[in-house]
Amino acid sequence: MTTPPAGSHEWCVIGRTPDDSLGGVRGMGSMLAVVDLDGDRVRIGSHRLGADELPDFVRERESQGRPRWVFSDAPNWCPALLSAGVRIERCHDLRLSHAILMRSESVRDGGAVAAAEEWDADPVSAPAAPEAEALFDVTERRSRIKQVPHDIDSALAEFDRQSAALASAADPGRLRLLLAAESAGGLVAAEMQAAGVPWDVEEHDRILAEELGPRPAGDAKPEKMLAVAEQVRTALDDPRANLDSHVKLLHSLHAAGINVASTSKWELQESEHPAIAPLLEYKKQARLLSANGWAWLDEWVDEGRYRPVYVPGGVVTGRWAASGGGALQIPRQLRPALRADPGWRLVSADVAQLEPRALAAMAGDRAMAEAGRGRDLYSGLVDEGIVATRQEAKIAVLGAMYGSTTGDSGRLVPRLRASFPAAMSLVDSAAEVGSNGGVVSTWLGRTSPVPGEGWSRVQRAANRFDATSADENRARRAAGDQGRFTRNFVVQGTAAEWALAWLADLRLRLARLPAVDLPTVEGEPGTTSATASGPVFSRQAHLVFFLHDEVIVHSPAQHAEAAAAAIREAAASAGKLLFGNAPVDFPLELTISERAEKD
DNA sequence: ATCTAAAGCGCG
DNA sequence: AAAGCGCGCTTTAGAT
Repeated sequence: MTTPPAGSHEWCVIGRTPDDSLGGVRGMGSMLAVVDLDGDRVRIGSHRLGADELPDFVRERESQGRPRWVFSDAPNWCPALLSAGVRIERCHDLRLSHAILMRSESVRDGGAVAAAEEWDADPVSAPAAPEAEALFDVTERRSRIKQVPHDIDSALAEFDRQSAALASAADPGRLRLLLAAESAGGLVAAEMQAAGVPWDVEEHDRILAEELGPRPAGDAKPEKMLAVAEQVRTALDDPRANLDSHVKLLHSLHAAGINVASTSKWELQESEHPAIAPLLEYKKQARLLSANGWAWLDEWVDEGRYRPVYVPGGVVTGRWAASGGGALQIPRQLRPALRADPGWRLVSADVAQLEPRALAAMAGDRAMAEAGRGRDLYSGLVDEGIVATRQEAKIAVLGAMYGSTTGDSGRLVPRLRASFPAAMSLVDSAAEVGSNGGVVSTWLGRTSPVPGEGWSRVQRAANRFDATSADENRARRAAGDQGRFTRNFVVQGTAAEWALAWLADLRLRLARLPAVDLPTVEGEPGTTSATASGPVFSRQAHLVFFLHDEVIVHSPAQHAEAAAAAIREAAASAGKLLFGNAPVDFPLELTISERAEKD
C-alpha cells in the first residue's frame, strides 16, 4: 500500500469502491482520495484498500498529519473504526453539511448543493451490536431509509459542490466553523454510542420495584399499580373504570361528578376529589412502566451500557434529536441508575440558562450579560430590580424567547424590553421576519426553513378580496405561529451552536488526557467492567451523555479533576470561539460523583 | 390487518 | 394554572 504524502491542509475523502464486490467481500471495499485544498483542489492520488485495511490506514494517517476525513455520513464509517480501536481528530460530514448549506441564506451560490437531492437524506443510525438473528430486520429497515451515496465519486462531487458553496458565503468563516462543529458533533454521537452510558441495571430495577412493585410475569400489571388502580375505582365508585383509555376514563370521571375537559394531569390537579390523588399516582406509574420499565431495560441496556441512538442535526434549529431509546427523555427519577464503573467517576456539567446567555451574546446586550455574569441570570434580574422574584424572572425570560403574550408572561416581558433593548429587539425582529414568511439565521449561519406551501396558501387566502374573517383569523394565527418559531429559532439554534462548540472542544481535550491501565479481570468478567466501553474508551475519560446544555463524562477516578477542568476550559473556549470578547459568560454547574444525582 | 392522529407526558 | 419554543415515545381510537 502506498502512503500518500502528508500535508497540513489535507483532506481525505473516504468512499466505497465502485466495484464493492472486490475480493469477494461485498460492501467492504474502500477508496480514499487524498485532496490538497491549498489553492485549487488538486487530487493527489487515490488508494484502493482491501476489506480490512481501512482502520489501519486511518490510524497511520492520523498519527502522521491528522487530515480532515471527509465522510459521506459518520454513522456509516465510524463504528468500524471505533471497534478497531481507531479514533480520528477531525472530519467533514457531507450529509450534515449538506443539510446546512442547502438552506443557508449566507450561501450565495448554493444551487448545485440544493440540486443534489440524494444528499438530502435521512440520518441512518449505525446498527447496534450485530446480532445474527436481527441482521435481516436491520438490513430490511435500513434499505427503506433514504441514505446518502457512500461511493467515492459521489462523495468527491458533493465535496466539490460544498466547497464552492462555502466559498460563496457572505461569511465563510462562520459557516466553516458551523460545519466543523456540526461534523464534530457527528463524531461525538458515534463515539457516545460506541462507549454507551454506564447503567446500573440493579438500581434501575430497584427504582421500578419501589414505584411499581416487583417485576410481574409476562405483561401483567405490577402489583403496586393494580393496588393504586383499585383505590381510584373505589373513590370513583366505578369498579369497572378503565384508567388506560383517555376517552373511557373521561366518562368515568364525569360520571363521578369530576368536571374536567381532559384527563391531563394539570387539569386533574384542579379538581378536589378523593380519586384525583391516586389517579395522578397511577398515571405516573403507567408512564414509568411504559416508557422506561423492564421492557426498556431489556431492549436498551446490555452489559451495563445504555446505548441510545442520537441524531445530530435532527432538529431544524440544530439541536440533536434521538431515535430509539429515548436518550433525550430519560426521567430525572432514573438518573441514579446512571453510575460510574468501579474506580471511575461521572463528571456532570450543565450550563445555567444557556439560551438567554446565547441571546445576550448574539445581541451584544451588555446589560443582559451583566445581569448573568458569574451568577444565576434569573436572580440577577431580581438583584437589578427588574422583577420581584426568581420565578417571575424565569417566566419573563422564557416568555421573551418563546413569544408569549398572555398571562403573567405577557405582563412581565415588557419590563425586559425596557431593560434589555438590544436582546429584545433581536428576537422581536426575528419574529417579525418569520410572521411575514421570511427566514432567519443563527449566529453561525444556520437558516430556518422556508414556510411550507400550506402556510403561503393560508396567507394568500386572507389577502383575497372575498376573504372571510375565518380566513383572516387562520392567517393571523399561522403568521403568529411562524413568528414565534423564528423568534425561538435564532436563540435555540445559537445556543445549540455554542453547545456543539463546547462538545467539539471537550472531545479533543478529553482525548489528550492520559490513559489508565485496564483493571485486571479477576474471576468472572464483570458485566459493568470498563471494557464494555470498547477498545477506544475503556482506558480513558470520554463523553457518555449530552442533552442540549449538559454533558456527562465517564472518567477514571484519578483523572476526574482533569476531566472537570477540561469541561470548564471547553466552555470558556466555546464562548470565545463564537462570540470573541463579548462580555457574556457561561457558568457551569459541575459535579463529580459515582452516581448521577436525582436533582 | 395495518397505518395515522391525537392525547398525554417525559426532556431541554 | 397555562402560556410560549423545540423534540420522542407509548397508547388508544379511528381510518383505511
